Amino acid sequence: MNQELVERLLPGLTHDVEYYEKLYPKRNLEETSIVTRYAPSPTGFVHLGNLFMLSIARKMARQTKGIVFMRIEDTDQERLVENGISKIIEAVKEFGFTFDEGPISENEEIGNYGPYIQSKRKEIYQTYAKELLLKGLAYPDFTTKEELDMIRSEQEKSKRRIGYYGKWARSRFLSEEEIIKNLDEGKPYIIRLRNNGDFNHKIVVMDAIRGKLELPEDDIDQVLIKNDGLPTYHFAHVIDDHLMRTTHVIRGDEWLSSLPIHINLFKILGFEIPTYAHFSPLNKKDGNTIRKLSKRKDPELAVSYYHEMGIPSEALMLYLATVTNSNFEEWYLAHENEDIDNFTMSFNKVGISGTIFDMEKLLNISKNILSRITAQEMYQKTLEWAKKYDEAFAGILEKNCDIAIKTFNIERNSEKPRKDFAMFSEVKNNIFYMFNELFINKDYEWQKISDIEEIKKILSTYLNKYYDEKDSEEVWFNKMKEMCDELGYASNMKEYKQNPSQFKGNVADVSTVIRVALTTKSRTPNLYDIMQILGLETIKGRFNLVNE
RNA sequence: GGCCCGUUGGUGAAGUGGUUGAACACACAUGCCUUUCACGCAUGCAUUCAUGGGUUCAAAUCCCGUACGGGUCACCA
Repeated sequence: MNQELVERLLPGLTHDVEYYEKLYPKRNLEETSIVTRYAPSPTGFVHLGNLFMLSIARKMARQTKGIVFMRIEDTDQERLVENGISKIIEAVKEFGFTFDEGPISENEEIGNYGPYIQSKRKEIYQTYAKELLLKGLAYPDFTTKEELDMIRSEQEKSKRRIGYYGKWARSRFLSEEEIIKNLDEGKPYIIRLRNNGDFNHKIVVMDAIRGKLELPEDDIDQVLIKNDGLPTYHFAHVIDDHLMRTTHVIRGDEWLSSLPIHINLFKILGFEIPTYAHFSPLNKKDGNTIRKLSKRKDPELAVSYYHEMGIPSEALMLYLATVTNSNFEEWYLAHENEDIDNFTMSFNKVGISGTIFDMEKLLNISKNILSRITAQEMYQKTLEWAKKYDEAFAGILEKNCDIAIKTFNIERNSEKPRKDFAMFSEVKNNIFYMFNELFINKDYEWQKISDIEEIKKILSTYLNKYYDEKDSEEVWFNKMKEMCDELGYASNMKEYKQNPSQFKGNVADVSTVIRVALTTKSRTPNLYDIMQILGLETIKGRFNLVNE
């Protein structure tokens, strides 16, 4: 196509292809270094899949002394969300992710291969499109949406493969005169690839995760530049990842079927093809069916969900790592104190069948993590969470800092720490009884001894005759047994088991009465510790409440 | 419908033709320990790798068909 007409189609371009090739030279890195990217749309929404992809991207880059950058894919003007970029940066930072290159705020960026926002790269894409037009490898298309629909329905009727290709690609055959005429009439147009591919011809691609892939060659005249002058994803991906010198494209497997398009474009443009790594999506079991996690149906898809629930980000990262690399979990169990960065991840250990998201397992990982931190840290983190999501509780925690830390410390520093908490959002319900402000629930979980008169008798006997705040745990324990003997309960479990009918119950039943009276719950951490923290006055008060 | 990808217990999975009697972890069940719970310990939990055929002395592992699940066929990414 002649120069003049091309410039009419894509006006105002000041540089040529050579210019950009020189502007973005090959990166000066080791041969084996991986350059990869995180390429979200600026919707502000970060979902688990994104995080999943990002965690492996960063891991692979770090492991090979490479680069991981962020590129904003905003070629769809309809998807823009206000402050979408900062929202993404913030969300991702919560998990400790920062980038070597890319946007660092709504208007600033770092790195020498930018701009990293696609809408700001319009000229670059158009310059390459111009090159293709000049070579006759692209052409303008004036077909309207209605006409495209007609082509499609014709194809459906005659059971042909659907798409704009071969003889169906009518605008391919437009003469220069016809193009000029359309332009004069002011008809809107797009730029399409003049594709000489053959659908019946197979191409072979080595995917880093899936291995050998055999796919039909692309023969569709793909849209390169849309009516608004911006490129399609396909064109932008190829140009960007070439100019940004990406070595590895890590993405979800929903892209697998458009891989031939991308391979084709790389070849036509004469670019080196990067290594692709296609991940399976995170699924969910919904009744009997398995489906991809969905934004609308599954709140756990949004990473903000984990913040709200107070699931520590380390837990999520660990969970994702176990799901990502099949041999990670084993490694982690053997190297609990080591930095995760010491684990060597590899693409070929990544599973290819879709993973079912397992909340149960995530919570277990979380429990382990939270059981190993100090009471002080537990307090800080709970407070931090509460300040954001439960201000009233935050106030109580701050006011009762001492009680809270002591409570978190019960059976924590032992070799076998308690695993009571999986998320910060359940702390309040688990230990509310430690705070008088929260002790309004009188829904007592009485167990074997449920007769209220008997309960009252036990409580008053205990308080008047046996309980002394100053007792050591051992003495305290012995006194409990003494009381059992007095009231007709077995103080010795073995004796009780041999002859249960001789007693009204056993020491466990009696201590449960005290436990429930103090906490309303039958399951709590060590009772002695709880009583020490509550103090005599509170204990008296709680016993009185039972009497009312 | 075309094209592509996948299928090992309730879940994540190990496994790349022969020490696999199918690891390990989570979940579940039972027992022990224990004044509750939690922790811990012990034991159990796929006679079989979606299914049918084939290759082989030998197959979860290789080949073909079938079923089921997923993805994709836009001027969305």
